[in-house]
Amino acid sequence: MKKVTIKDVAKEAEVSPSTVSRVISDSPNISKSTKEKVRFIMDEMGYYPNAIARSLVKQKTRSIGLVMSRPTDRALANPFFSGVIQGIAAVAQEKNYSLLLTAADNYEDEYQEALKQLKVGRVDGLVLLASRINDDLIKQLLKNNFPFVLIGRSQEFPSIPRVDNDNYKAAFDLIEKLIKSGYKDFSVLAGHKDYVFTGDRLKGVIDALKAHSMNLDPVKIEFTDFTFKSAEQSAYKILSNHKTDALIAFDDLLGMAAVQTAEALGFSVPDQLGIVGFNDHTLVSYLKPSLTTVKIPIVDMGERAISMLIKMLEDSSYTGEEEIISTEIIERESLKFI
Amino acid sequence: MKKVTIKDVAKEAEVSPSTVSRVISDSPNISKSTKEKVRFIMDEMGYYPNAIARSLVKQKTRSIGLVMSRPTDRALANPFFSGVIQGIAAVAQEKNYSLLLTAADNYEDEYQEALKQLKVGRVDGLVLLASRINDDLIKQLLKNNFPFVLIGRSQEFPSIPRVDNDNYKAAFDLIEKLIKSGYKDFSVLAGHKDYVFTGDRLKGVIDALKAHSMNLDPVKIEFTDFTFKSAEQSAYKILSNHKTDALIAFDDLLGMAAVQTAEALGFSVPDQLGIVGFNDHTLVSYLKPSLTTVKIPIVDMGERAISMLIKMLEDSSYTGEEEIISTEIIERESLKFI
DNA sequence: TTATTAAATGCAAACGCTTGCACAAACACT
DNA sequence: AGTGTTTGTGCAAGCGTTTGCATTTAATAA
Repeated sequence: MKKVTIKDVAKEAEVSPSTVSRVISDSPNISKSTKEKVRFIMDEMGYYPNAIARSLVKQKTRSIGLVMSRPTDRALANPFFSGVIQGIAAVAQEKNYSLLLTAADNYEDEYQEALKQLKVGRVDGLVLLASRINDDLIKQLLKNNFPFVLIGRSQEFPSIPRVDNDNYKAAFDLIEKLIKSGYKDFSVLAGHKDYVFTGDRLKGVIDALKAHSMNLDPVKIEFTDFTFKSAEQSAYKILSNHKTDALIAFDDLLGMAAVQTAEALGFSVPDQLGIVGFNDHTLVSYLKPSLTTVKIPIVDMGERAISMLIKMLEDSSYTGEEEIISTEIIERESLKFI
Repeated sequence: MKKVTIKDVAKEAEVSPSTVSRVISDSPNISKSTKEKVRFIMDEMGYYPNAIARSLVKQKTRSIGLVMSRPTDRALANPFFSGVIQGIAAVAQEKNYSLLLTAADNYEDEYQEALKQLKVGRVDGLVLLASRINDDLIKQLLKNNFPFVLIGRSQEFPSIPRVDNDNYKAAFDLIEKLIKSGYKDFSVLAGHKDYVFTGDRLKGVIDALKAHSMNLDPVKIEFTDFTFKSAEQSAYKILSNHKTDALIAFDDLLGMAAVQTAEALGFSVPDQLGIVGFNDHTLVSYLKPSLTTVKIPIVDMGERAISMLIKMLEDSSYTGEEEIISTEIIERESLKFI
């Protein structure tokens, strides 16, 4: 089964390759009759234009690299990433772009890998699911003038093309609402310190408390990674040592761990202890008690990020912008507002 | 910032492009001194060989397409897919292959999309996460002699390159063990009918019962899709209408829904009703009660599938094989064996 | 009819690389 | 010194497209 090229089609249709090419792109200055003839032959021969060759001359690949700033295995285990990818994949498909997944064992390699995909011309641009502080990759990208959009926020480079939710405000508003509802003793089960959003949310919490002349006893903050085990331990530390009536977990998974730990310790949720998560992962919302949470439109963020990138790629006068997506508090069973 | 090509490097190093090319591939018949000189220049100029051009002449892209036989959004929502991708991504990275994600809204498009990636030469081969019955894509692939490996089983094409676990045996063994433990009234919360593994597991269950002169009342089987809602409804149907002491769910998510439904109906798990799932999704193992399950090494399956594919691509005498991976029953709290 | 313009097609270069083959230089052997 | 091998490089074709420009053919105008 020899591969059929544009030349084969041309020969068969008794036209030149250029003509076939123009038929493919539906050029207006090819006669209707020729188009029909060529199209017929293409079908008959089972011809598909070679994407690589086309990419070479067009200097565009129509594919986009996806970088997750953490080991892929762990990344994918988190529903957050699945959600983002969902959104990205949907739009990519619709706009006829391919998605190139980049994986690596550690941060450093990951960066290098991603950058390389761009340098070797395999992708036209990058979507960064970066959440870590101190992003060297961004620096590189900027320096090389490579198109990318970040999902999240970079500390060093505040205004770059990105889409994010306002974590500070989300946390701030949440606390205000909690205070209004009469909660007094707050504790937080935070994510990993290295993530930018952890810091942002924490600041939101603290500022909101300050605004009401309260403050968050630092020992009531526990940082943890996203494994269930360590989340349980952290929850245990908080709950067994401190009086608290509202526990804010910076991810639903952490919230879920907190609920279980709390119940194991004999707290009744939400009566004695309210627990609220972040993200609104589908699965977690079905637990008993179902989790009150700050919903972040993850899929939507993915969609917007890639849409922005594609726009940047296709319209050179557009250089991207900052899109902040709003969040929403969803009240379920694990914490009740008045 | 003009892109630097092999010619630029050649000129700068005062050698021919061929020489530079050979330096890149570390050809043995380039002198050490020349290599050093050229490498130095390459570094200095920030040269990266263009992957597209290379692909064009080599007729290889070193990238692999990933096809999930269901809408990407729903696919990604399921931990099973994340797991497989984890495995695939890890190996791909290690072996220096890129991963191309293919998405589409519906099955038909998905197939077309995937096939197209191959036909246009964007990928060298395909990994199919196909679980549905009656796979037209496979037929096409076979006909066109395209390299692929299937994760799962195809009814129409039993012996093709694939990796799978023996769902029939896993279910059969599970039931035997349950019978030995004294369970008598079985019910099953099955996945969607269209999936091959649903049928396989069901057959395993039924055959095992037959082997012990028992049979499964057909009304005690409920098919459901993988949304939590429909799983709950199905579990409700079973539990509120039939006497049962062991409920087998064909996925941990379904098992989790069953546990909740059972408890809501006043059954105590596992004392009055044992519930066992399939897959061993990490998250679900942490629930209370933790889920007894048939562990399927999902990540491992992904790894093997892509390894097989790469081997097929790189060694033309190797045409793939069938790898069956064994499963393991993991006893936790939701169902106790004697 | 001939000149003029518009419409349809072909030519050939280019995209950035690899590789078979030819060839020059350096070395080894009678 | 002459012949035969190595060893290291360069030449040029080719991978399958696209596209600016030239060219042919058809259509219109004079």
